[in-house]
Parts: sequence; C-alpha cells; structure tokens
Amino acid sequence: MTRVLVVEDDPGILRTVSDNLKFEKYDVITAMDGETAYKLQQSHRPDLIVLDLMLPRMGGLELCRRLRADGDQVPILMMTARSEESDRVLGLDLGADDYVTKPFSVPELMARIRALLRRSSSASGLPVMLKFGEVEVDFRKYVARRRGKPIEMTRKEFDLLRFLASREDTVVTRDELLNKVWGFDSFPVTRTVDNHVASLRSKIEADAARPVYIQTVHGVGYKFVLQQPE
Amino acid sequence: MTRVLVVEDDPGILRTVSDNLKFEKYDVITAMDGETAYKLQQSHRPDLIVLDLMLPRMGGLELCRRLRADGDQVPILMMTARSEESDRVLGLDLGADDYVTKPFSVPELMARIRALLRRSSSASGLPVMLKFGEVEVDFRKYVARRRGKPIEMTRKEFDLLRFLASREDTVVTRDELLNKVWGFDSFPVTRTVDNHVASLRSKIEADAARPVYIQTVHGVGYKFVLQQPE
DNA sequence: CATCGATCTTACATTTTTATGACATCCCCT
DNA sequence: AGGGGATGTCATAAAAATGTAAGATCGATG
Repeated sequence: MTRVLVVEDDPGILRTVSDNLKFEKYDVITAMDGETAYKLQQSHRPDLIVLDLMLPRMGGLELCRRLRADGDQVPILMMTARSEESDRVLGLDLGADDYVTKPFSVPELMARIRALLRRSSSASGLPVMLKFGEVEVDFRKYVARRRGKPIEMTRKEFDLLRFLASREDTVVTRDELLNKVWGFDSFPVTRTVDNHVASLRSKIEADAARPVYIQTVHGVGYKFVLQQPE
Repeated sequence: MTRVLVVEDDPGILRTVSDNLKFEKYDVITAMDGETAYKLQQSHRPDLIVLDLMLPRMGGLELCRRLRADGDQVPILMMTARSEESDRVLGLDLGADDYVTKPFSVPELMARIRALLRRSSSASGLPVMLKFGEVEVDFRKYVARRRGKPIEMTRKEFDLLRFLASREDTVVTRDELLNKVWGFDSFPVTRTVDNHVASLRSKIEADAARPVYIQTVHGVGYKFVLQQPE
C-alpha cells in the first residue's frame, strides 16, 4: 500500500487532505510540525510527502533541505500560499518535486500526487533486476547468479546492492547507507557497512581486492559503477 | 528564466550591463531611479538586483535598507565608485551581498552574478559540477577528468576546489578556508592550506607554476577564476 | 531450548591521506 | 638591487580511513 505523509499545521486542511487520500486507498500518516515530520519520515519511510511550507518548529523549506541533505529522494509535493511565491521557487531549488497553490482543488492535488508517484516509482525507484559482468540479480525473487550458477547472498547484501545500484555512479556515504538500507531503529556502527560491502564484494566481484563494481571513494563512501570509464 | 533587475542612472553603463546580461540569457528589467526600482521589485520579483549606489529619487542605500526592512531576501550586487568606499561598507551592512568597484570588467561582473545566484538558489551554494578549460569535475560522483582522462584527487582537494569555486572571483583567506573546508573544530597550520593548494594545482592546472584557475593573491589568500579577463 | 545462519562488533593489518617543517623561490617594499 | 616576509616545493612523519578476519550476539526455527 502506498504510504503518504501529510505535513500541515492547519487542522482543517490536514483533515481534508488526509480524508481524501484515505478514500483513494492511500496509507496516510500525518504531522503538524517539521520536527515530527522529520522523525516520521525516518521511521515510516512514506512513498511521498505532502508538505505545507509554513510550519511551526521546523519550516517546510528547512525540512526539505534537511531531507535532501540526508540524500533522501522521497518525492515532495509542496503546498504554498499564493503570497509565498519566492518560497516556492526556493523550495524547488532545495529539492521539492512539485507544488500546488492554496487554495487548491482536491482533484488537482490527487492528480499531482498520482503523477509524482508514477514518476518516482519508475524513474528513481529501486531496480528490480540487475546485470553486470557475469552476474545477474533478481531482487523480486532474491536470486543471484554468476554465469548461471547461484550465488548465496543474504538479505542485507541484496538490499545493500540494490540501494547502491539505485544510485549508480554517485557516491553514497556510510551514514546514508545506514539510514536507507538498515533503517531508522537500529543503528549499527558505520564500520558494519564496510564489512557488508566486503562480503558483498567477495560474492559479486571477480577480484574482491580490486573491486570494479562497488568502488571505495576514500573519505566519502562507496559507489556502484556499471559502465567502466575508458 | 532567471530575472535580473539592473538599477543604474548612467545610460551607458545601464546599456552595457543589460546587453551583456541578455547575451548570457538572463531576463533583464531595468530602472534608472530608486523609486521605479522598488516598484519593479514588487511587481516582477527578480532573482537578483544589480544596484548602483548613486541614484536620483531614492538612493541605492535607501533602496537596500527598505527591501531588507520588508524582509525581502533578494540577492543584491552593488556597483560603487572607488571613492565611495564608506558607502560600500554601509551597503554591506544594510544587507547587500556583494559589490564590484567601478570601473569593473564585464567578466568579473558576470562571474559575481553567477556566484550570487548559485549561492542563493542552492542551499549550500556549493556547485555540484564544474567545468574549466579541459577539466571537468563532478562533486556527486567524486570524479575529475582532464580531456576525459581521470584525475586522482583526494577528498580534501575536492572540498577545497568546491569551496573556492563557490566563491568564484573573490579572494578567500587561508583562515576562511580552514574554517569552511577543514571545519571549525580542527585547526591545522595555515601553511597546510598552501600545500593542499599546491597539490590541487599540480592536478588541475596545465602549468602548476603558472596557475590560471587558482590564483594566489599575495598577502591575502587564493581565488578561483573561471572566466579569464581578455 | 538448542542450533544454525545472519548480523554486528572488535581488533589488527594495510593503505591512503593529511599535516608539518625545512628549504628554495618569489614578490613587494624601500 | 637588496632584504624581509610570503609563498612554492618536497620529503617524511603522523593520522585517519579502509580491508580483513575472527569471535560475539541476535533471532528464527524446529
């Protein structure tokens, strides 16, 4: 079920939006200030955030900035008043994906939400299948093979590989990996990531000492590369 | 399209500046006095204001003060004559973001405008990508190339280059670099900066002994220059 | 409640990066 | 032109980050 986080301090609008979302069979969670929203985002990992820009505690723009700084790619739909035009522009720069202007029509809001979800699930979502070198991975069946021969991989290794692959070519920090792959409630040491990377490498790389697909970027993190630069 | 408001009472300079901005694909609007500028600001909401300090009707300083009093955060670039140094200082106090001294070079003006827009639009002001000469740097991938050939750069070098580039055309002191690139809690000797600059130069400059992009400003610090003055 | 596999932690080895100081060179001022 | 401070260059020591392996812990399962 698709989960949507609605962040809005006006109880009336909050009610309207969430009722309509529930009617459309979304799983709705709500927050009335930025701090709470940030925590809910970490703990419940919604598929989309509907965000009012004017909020107590932590403003919408700040929340937006913070999520993107974490490397969080969750689609964000801003709700702004007509007078907050400059905030809207700034919001888009800070990584929001779309906006509606208050007062908005409910059908319009729903249409935009559908559009954003469609965009995110296909374009920036996690891969379902992955091929590189002699290795082939199916993330739905949790099956991996090298030259047709099955590779024993653990759940965490699948998740880790999948997330790294979804960010192909860009460096991901250990902290971000802990957030995204491990989740909110368990906080292992960052060195744990290194160990999982090591064991993943031993399974998918031809030579684990000279990794080709999962590269270390010293001082920053790891990155998955498919296409080798000539 | 990025909109720039140019406020200048000298028709010659006004013409020069706006023509160059238009050539760079900015949407340009102009005013020749402070009153008009203030109204245009309200009605057209430009992304940046280029402001001459000496103006009829309402002076540049007064305009500056009034905008900030309105809570307007639009970036303001002042143009001042060399003799108006006290005004320049006052202008920065009143909320202007940067200045150029008349007579100024057009590339310098353009560089500062770019830098200001970048700083105001993206949260951190740090560039995500950089191209100069034969070198291309991607700060998300942590990859640098010269004519397509990878350059091995350390994290500090990436960070240093990135920060210098974010302040394009303006001199940055060693102390500021230590603060911003190294962090406020660790304090190596300022000479350490020189060493990192040197090694960065050896990697990105065609001739490290005659640096073009990272220039030394004797007795002050370093500055990154993208556009070479003709 | 014992067992097994997965996961996490810790410790140690190795690699890479960073900081420092000595010396050479340059620049600006007189 | 000469002197003093600032900067460039280089080698090396120190620190930090990463790789690796072994053991501890957790949790599901029979």
